[in-house]
Amino acid sequence: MSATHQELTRNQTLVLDTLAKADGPLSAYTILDRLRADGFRAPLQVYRALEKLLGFGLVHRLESLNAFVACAHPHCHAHGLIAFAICEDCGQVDEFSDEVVRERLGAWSSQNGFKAEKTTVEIRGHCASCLAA
Amino acid sequence: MSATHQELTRNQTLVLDTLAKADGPLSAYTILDRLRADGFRAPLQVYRALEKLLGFGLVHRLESLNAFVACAHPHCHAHGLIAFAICEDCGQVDEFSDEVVRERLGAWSSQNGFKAEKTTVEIRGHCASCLAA
DNA sequence: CTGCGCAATGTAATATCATTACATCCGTTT
DNA sequence: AAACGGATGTAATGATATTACATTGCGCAG
Ligand SMILES: [Zn+2]
Ligand SMILES: [Zn+2]
Ligand SMILES: [Zn+2]
Ligand SMILES: [Zn+2]
Repeated sequence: MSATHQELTRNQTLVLDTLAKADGPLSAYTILDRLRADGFRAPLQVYRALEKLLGFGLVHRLESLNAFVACAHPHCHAHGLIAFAICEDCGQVDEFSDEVVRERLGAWSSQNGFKAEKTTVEIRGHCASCLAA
Repeated sequence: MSATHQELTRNQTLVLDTLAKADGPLSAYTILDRLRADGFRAPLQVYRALEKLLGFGLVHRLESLNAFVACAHPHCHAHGLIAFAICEDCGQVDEFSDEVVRERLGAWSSQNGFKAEKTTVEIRGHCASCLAA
């Protein structure tokens, strides 16, 4: 159950490449459509690949969008807490970490006897480029 | 467009009461089922009421659950940033605010020219009670 | 080599969550 | 009364995700 991953399977590679090439988050069904030419036929093929990729930390799920993005920093394994800034106009997603936020939420958990498994931080709004336009 | 609200309509009252009586988050369709006896027949009746209640700040949406909860502090209008700790075992939700987290995410937004509209902070894990058991 | 176990895959069906489109009702304004 | 707007009722559809079961391919024990 380490954070490292061995070789990806064909389906996992196809899904990851699709996300990496995309210029924003994709829904599972959009991924499916883009992989029809590669033989994908059913949602489960996408969801199974995503499940593994999420486990490897190569892909993130955006809960407020029901969509997925390739990790922007796939080399820094085990980033503790990840935050996303999502532009509602252009769809661009900025992935960042904030140690203070992580520490504060950790402190709340400790004080309340809560054992955190996964933390979601998503900011919806408008990016600098879109505000300029 | 103020945060205050006038009288709630019948449907809004029914939906809010259902959420307030529940011991955890409810999906829109669960709310619908619980209101069949009151004449609810279609999802839209629930979604329309939720839309207003969300606007009034009387209800929150949990993005990672696709579910809704009554606000735990309905009297303090305009709470800036709200975080949720969600127990995956018992479903209990703890709603809290952290000024430091709000300030740090605000700082990131300022530095990156991002205009935040809505921020989601959700911690999934196990509550103290469930850990004890 | 053969048969076994296991992970990945293929396929269909179904469950769950959310919105669009259009008709109707009802209180307020003119 | 007629016009208007907000709330509601109803049906249909779209979008997201999971369950169930069959099949394939590969490493390895016998
Ligand atoms: Zn990442
Ligand atoms: Zn943008
Ligand atoms: Zn609240
Ligand atoms: Zn619990």
